[in-house]
Amino acid sequence: MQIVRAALNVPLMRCFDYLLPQRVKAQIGVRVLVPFGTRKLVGVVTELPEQSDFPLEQLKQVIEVLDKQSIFSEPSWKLLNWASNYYHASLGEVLISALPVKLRNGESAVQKSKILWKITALGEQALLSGALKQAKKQIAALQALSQSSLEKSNNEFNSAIWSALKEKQFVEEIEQVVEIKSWQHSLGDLPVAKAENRLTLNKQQALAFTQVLFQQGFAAFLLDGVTGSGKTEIYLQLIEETLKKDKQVLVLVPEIGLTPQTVQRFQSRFNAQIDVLHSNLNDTQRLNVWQRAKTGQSAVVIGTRSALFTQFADLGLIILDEEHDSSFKQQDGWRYHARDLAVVYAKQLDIPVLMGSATPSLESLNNVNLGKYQHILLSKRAGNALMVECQLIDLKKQNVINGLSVALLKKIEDHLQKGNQVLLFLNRRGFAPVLLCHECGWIADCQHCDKPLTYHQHQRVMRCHHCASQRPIPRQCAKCGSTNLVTTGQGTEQLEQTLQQRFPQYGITRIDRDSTARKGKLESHLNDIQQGKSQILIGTQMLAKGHHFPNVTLVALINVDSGLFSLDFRAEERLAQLYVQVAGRAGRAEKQGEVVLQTHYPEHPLLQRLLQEGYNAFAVDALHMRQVMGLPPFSSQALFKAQSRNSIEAEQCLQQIADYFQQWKLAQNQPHLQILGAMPAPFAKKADQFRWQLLLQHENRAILQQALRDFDQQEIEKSWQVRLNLDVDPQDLS
DNA sequence: AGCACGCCGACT
DNA sequence: GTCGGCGTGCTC
Repeated sequence: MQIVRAALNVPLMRCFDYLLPQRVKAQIGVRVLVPFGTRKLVGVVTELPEQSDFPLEQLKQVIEVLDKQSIFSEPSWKLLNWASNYYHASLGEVLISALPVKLRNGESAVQKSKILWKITALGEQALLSGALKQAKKQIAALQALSQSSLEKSNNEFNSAIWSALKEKQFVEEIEQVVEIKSWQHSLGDLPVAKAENRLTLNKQQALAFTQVLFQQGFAAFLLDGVTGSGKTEIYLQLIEETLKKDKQVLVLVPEIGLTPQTVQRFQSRFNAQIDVLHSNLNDTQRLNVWQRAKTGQSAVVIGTRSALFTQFADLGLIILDEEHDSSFKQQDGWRYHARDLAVVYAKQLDIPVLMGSATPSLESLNNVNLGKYQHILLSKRAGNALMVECQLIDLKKQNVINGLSVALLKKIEDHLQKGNQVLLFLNRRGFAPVLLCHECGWIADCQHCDKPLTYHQHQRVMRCHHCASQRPIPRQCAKCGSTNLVTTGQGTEQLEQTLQQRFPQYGITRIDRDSTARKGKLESHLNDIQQGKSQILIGTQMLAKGHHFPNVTLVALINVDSGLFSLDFRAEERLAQLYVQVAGRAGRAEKQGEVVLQTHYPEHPLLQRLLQEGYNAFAVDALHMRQVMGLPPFSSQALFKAQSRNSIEAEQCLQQIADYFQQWKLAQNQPHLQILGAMPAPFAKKADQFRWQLLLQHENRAILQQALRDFDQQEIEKSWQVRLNLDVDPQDLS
């Protein structure tokens, strides 16, 4: 009897053994359907062991073997195994979550046929005779079909339209056998790229291009180039060269970066087949992209972090744009960093990986210093944009009206009078972050999170920004009954109101999660700005990335102090990145741009360095600070988090883990292992759950990993009523 | 993580 | 009497 060891999507750090029925074969990497307790689960075969640790007579039988061969490529299989080990996530969770949803649920991984909608003769008649005059969408769908048949799972028309048309027998479903044609075959005689769209590279770009082009085998490149230095053109030309070598390309972008404009730019450049893993694809479409990449039908796949787990027939290059972006770190489930995994993957594949950013992460700059990444610097702007002027406004020495200094108001007025637009950043939505009693100091806070509720004036509600709860605005203090309730601090709503009163003659557009909640609102707001309907733009971080506003000449960061004095040691780095990003928004055309930062601490050395000498000089200082403090990237961290409705349970659970590591530290003679906690998380209570955490830190990544691996053997937590998880290389400590 | 089992309170 | 609340323990 053959035994198979299967990894299952359960949060248990072990695999489960099953018997294979007679005359049934299975290989490593195939999916199997197995009984598990009372349910049936899809698992992945990880081993074909000679014998089991479990009593043979108690082994259950595999219900079905779902694949003939491994559905993972060799390099991808190695990557996922490595990742499970490094992030201390169950192998089953890692392997299964790497698959498209349909494959997780046991559907066939082989592309056999697809269902198409086809117009019937009756449908053609209806189109001609105008029988459908009031049903505009149905006519549009029929018209589309009269050109060519459409896939059943398409996004253009919804299923209600199709079923209506099918009802009238104007359309029918036909099954089409899919023939697997490589992207090279589909291309025919066309060149991979359209030469007419190619831009000429300047000297720096050309140097960068050739450096990557002539790389044989693995290398990690950090393409460090200011906004507008033409990184994308380098990507495009390198993709072209890779395709010419008959290799596929993977492009990873941050969540916010997958805009129609970006996709458009890639698609209009190449004749070769490009697949985009959009967030709005359905499960069938995702599976299709997965199959197309695996079978070599697509030449390029563009997607966000999870696109890293797409299977490729023959991958030749990985590009990761905006490598500093925090959306590359998965924040729930198994918490991987797509950038770090991309490098491991490229090493496994022995291919180059190119990471681009105008504001590289300190981690990556450190890897450059260590010689792990090759640094490619693009210092010249490709266009003719002018340099921006930067200025700090000291809030201590100013008259401040609702968060806006007189000096800033004056500047806003100047720029508006010249017919330009101004852009104001404030990372806090709502009207005011706190509502308090003027008599006794009582604060209206969330019952579930113990944090102040944000006052939303427009929607007339108090809302918690950490959980979903909201409450009516209190009229009276809950403690002393006084009606003298006042707000403190400013949010974007208040900023909008203040500016409206001050500059009634100008249009204002506010862009934050509240004003763009409804679908299409963001686009219509952006449109208003482009067309010059509003001159004053107010936004949270949402507005910082990706959007181009050529008429904006003044950009102001309303309050940068939270970035300077945060418990989170990465806050300064994020502030610097935000600053560079927004500075790139000012004066992109021929107009001189100006950037203003309001702060109570204009003398802050990192701020000074950033403004006077730029991001890279800031990064040198910031890295030095991290080194002195022994913080990442000069140490490795792992964060245990415990959540429970019972605060004491959560604390005791983590304390027990802390004790384990204390003993480990002594036993292994590792005095440099730092054990910080158990301590309450920065959000000690969130959505009725008490949160505690325990931070481990060691200057040597391998030793920290060893400690964690030894801990895995323990399985301490089973006696506790807590949700425990581990975040290796946490991006934020909250 | 699910899911069943099991032991208590409040309903037709 | 039983329906259902969620504490406990197991899954090859």
